[in-house]
Amino acid sequence: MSDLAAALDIVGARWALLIVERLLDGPQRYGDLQRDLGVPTNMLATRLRELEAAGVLFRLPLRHNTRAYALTDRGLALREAIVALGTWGKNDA
Amino acid sequence: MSDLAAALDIVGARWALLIVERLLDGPQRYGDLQRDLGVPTNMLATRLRELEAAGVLFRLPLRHNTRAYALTDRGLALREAIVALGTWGKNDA
DNA sequence: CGTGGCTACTTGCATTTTGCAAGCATGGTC
DNA sequence: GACCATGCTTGCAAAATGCAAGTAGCCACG
Repeated sequence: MSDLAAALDIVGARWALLIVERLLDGPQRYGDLQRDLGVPTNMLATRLRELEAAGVLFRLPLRHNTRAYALTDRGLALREAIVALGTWGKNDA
Repeated sequence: MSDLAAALDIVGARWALLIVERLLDGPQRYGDLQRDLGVPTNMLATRLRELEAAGVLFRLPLRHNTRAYALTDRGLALREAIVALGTWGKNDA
């Protein structure tokens, strides 16, 4: 399995990279991600579980029954790839 | 729609980036892609059609009833993003 | 203490995407 | 003109995704 295939195995699923991109701006709560991205709630829950299991992000407990999701170092390391893809997507001429 | 979402709309589908990565090494024929990637034949045909429509690659007629698939400039511009993702995927420690 | 509201999910089911296997078309070879 | 390689298409099963509704924990307020 190539390196690219290994990467896509983790962040290649739908919504995964968009979630990580959103978290590059700092920790976000579940509802924030849902509203900002327009992702279905069951998909969001699934992806957050998978990305946590893959060591890309972790749950950060806040007060009450709320928590935030934040990137690990491994998650932050995706910034370069995300920026590169975003730059490519910008030039759709 | 963010730039990243626009990019993923084109190359976010399963197998798409792997196909492009393979073509970074130069034009490839259908059967080569199929064997190298292990992608189901109907998916390969679908993706090649989509990527051609998106201006990422084009069909290059060879002799007989064979053709090759090659990247356009827009397709080649994905190299940076693919390398970045591959580098990330390599460090799965 | 109990009702109501907010947040973070889970669950059930329809729709879409993906995958497997088999078949078809075209062109060349002998 | 029988045979083979290449490049697909087609039919159907399995899996992923999406929508809508429901559940669970916590706290504020009366």
